[in-house]
Amino acid sequence: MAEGLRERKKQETRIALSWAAVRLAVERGYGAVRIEDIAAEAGVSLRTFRNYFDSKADAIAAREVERSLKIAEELRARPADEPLWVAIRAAIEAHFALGEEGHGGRRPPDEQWLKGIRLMMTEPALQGAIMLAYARVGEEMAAAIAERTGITGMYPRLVADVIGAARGVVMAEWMRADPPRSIADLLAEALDQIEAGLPVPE
Amino acid sequence: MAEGLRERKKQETRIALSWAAVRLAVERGYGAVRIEDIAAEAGVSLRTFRNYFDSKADAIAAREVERSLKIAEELRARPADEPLWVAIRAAIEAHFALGEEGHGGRRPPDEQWLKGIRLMMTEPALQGAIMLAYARVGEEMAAAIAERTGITGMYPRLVADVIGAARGVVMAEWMRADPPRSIADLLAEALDQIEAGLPVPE
DNA sequence: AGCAGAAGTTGCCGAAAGAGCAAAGATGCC
DNA sequence: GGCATCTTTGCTCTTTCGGCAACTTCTGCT
Repeated sequence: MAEGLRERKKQETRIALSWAAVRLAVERGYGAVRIEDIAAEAGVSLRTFRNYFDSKADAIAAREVERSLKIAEELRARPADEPLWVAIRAAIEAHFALGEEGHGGRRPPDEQWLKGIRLMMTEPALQGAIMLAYARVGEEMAAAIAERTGITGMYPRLVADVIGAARGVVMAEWMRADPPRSIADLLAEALDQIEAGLPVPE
Repeated sequence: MAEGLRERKKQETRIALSWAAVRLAVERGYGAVRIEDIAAEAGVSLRTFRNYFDSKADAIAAREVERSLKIAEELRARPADEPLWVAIRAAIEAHFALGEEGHGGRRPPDEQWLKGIRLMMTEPALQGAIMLAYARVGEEMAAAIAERTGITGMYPRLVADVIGAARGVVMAEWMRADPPRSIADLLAEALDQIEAGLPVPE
């Protein structure tokens, strides 16, 4: 508790704002939410919202980043003698495993909710912000990989971003797949292909 | 000439706007350019700018997309019996080969220019738009790969996005590398590693 | 040609976003 | 308790953003 109450409150406000942004956007639709509403929902002034986030999209994306940063954290927590790719798989799987539950404000696993999320995700402004956010996550991942392997140059970044690409493709497939498939499944498939060098399948 | 003059003019305006946006942003700095200035520079009204692009960032990103879409085009143009990865390498290399020259409004290969580009690229809003744009390129690439290989499912998308990741890492490295390295070099290295399944280098 | 309709451009307007500034309210430290 | 510091907030101004309707220009058809 380095900074005590002050820092704590800031984090709370930040999370409250981000969470409010997500909830309202899912419920009413992205475009129908004014940042004023979000601020009100979180119990702060409009101006304060702006002190925390540059835009509505930022606020929504922030949740996702913080969640995803856990992957890098998890990777760092893995035993140092574990082979890189084993550690990576474990870290990612751990991330998605807790997916349904936890991670801050518990989400209603509603059908309605998922529908709202999908609709929300079609918003270009939001997609952009999310990608930006993931880029930051990629940096963190690259750093973790560099630390673990002691390798410099493009390699860590390349691995991090390729994993990011896999994550993205898996999420997209998961949202689309009609006979639903488990994320773990899709993820394993994608990582297998990547580790095999993405040869053209028969 | 299916649509003739009208369509042609539209493309011209679009390019003029996009080009003006890039040039002004590089010269004056992203934040110091108003979309009004861009419209004026391209000889249309502010309102018309908005008919073409949703934002300043969009206009700038558009140039890059159109340029990058050529990769997918090039990939489609490759002989059908060429192995996928050979074709991919060729397509990407062709893209970067013409880099210095051509591609519409010729760019001054200035030192000044590069510096402006780099500064411009630090703008988050722009980065977001560019990533979004590249996502569209990824769709096109995935489609091309799917056509070529006849494969459905995640594979085409995965390959497309992994290549996209590689492109991104290479560009970043290229902009940063102090003893400058050729793009072709970096690219070959990255693709080699990917095709090898990204094993931890010795 | 000539004409009807589609498409593109533009100005105007109101709503909202985005950023600077200084006053007011908390919190941390002594 | 009391001062220094950081946050929050209200105010204001500029810019963005999107809808609407008038006006112009192109296309297709007769």
